[in-house]
Amino acid sequence: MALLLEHGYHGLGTQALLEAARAPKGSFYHHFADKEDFALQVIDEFMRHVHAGLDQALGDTRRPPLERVRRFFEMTKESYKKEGYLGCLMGGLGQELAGTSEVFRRRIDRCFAAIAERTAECLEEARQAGDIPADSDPRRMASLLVDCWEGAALRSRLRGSPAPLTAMLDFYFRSAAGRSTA
Amino acid sequence: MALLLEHGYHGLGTQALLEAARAPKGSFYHHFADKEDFALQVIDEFMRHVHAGLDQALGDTRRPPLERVRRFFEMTKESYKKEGYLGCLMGGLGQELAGTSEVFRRRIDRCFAAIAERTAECLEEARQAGDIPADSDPRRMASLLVDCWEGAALRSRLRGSPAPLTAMLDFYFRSAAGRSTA
DNA sequence: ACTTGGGACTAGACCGGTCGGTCTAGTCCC
DNA sequence: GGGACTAGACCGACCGGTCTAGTCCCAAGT
Repeated sequence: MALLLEHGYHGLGTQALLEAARAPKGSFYHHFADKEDFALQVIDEFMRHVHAGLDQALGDTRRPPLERVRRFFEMTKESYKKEGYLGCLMGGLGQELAGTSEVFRRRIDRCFAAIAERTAECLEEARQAGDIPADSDPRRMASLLVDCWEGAALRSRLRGSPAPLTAMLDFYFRSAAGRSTA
Repeated sequence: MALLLEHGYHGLGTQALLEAARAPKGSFYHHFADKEDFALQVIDEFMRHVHAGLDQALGDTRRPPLERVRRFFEMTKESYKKEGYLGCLMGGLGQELAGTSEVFRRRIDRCFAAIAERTAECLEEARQAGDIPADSDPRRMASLLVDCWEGAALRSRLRGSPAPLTAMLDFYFRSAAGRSTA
């Protein structure tokens, strides 16, 4: 739900949520145990979207692996644009809730790890193909990419512009192709 | 105030705040117009600290400019450690409030821009000294560094570990020295 | 030197509103 | 007739913020 991204967890009241969904409270608490459960399920659905995007971008084996990785992030950038540059839901909830909720902290970290893991597989392909240095560490490179992406997404949100995302990807892929991170 | 970083803006209630400060409500609303004003002043104080850190790290002209930049971030990493890896206050508030408050959105973006600007000056020195390619764009490089740092800080917070910060800095400085971002 | 007036600040009772969540009644459909 | 679901009144707690009363301290007035 975009409301969660826009207002944040604490900033989104049940009333506003219900009004936007045009649903009464009874329905909400029939489907969700509580507000936390709701947010957790939103995260689940978000991650299903992300994995679908990864399938689409990374699974296109006609392209070279490095290009597939970049394409995933370019697609994500495109979806940010559609939402009006609100950044990433995981980044938003992660920052807001990591300090108070172990449940969210762990969950969101696992989400990032999952994205990085799939990216790492593709990077390993690139390494074997010789598109990145042989002594690169794909896991490390992938984690780094996801982390930096999140930072660029925050800045993109603050500025209402895709520029930080583009700059970050340009730098990363130019550097990755030429240097190792072992 | 660390409470703001830990709980977030909406997550930090006036009551909890007052108890922690051992101050009655009257005092609080004597010193601050409202909760927003309080947070804004916390940001101001935070930025004074940051600028002091920049003075200390970047002003040490005995070291080469690139090393000074890295030192600033290493120092920041050290302060994150002392706080128990809660990441960056600007990143936290930025993510939480950018969607609903133009005031905070603009303010926080300006803070990042200020840090990047001072970093850029030092990077320009590095460029002139030949420590980074002559066709590098220091402004772009600095903004990128700050953005990626914020992403690594979020991940560091989620994992309770400095590893993402270190990995990011290693990658950045290795790449910056060898390639251009013009 | 003592009084006294007033701003800075402390102190917390109090306010309406909204929060997340529960409950009961009713509807729909198999 | 009985579960799945809708519907919204209702709940106590807590929210951010106001208000009045009182304390402290220092400067001006005599």
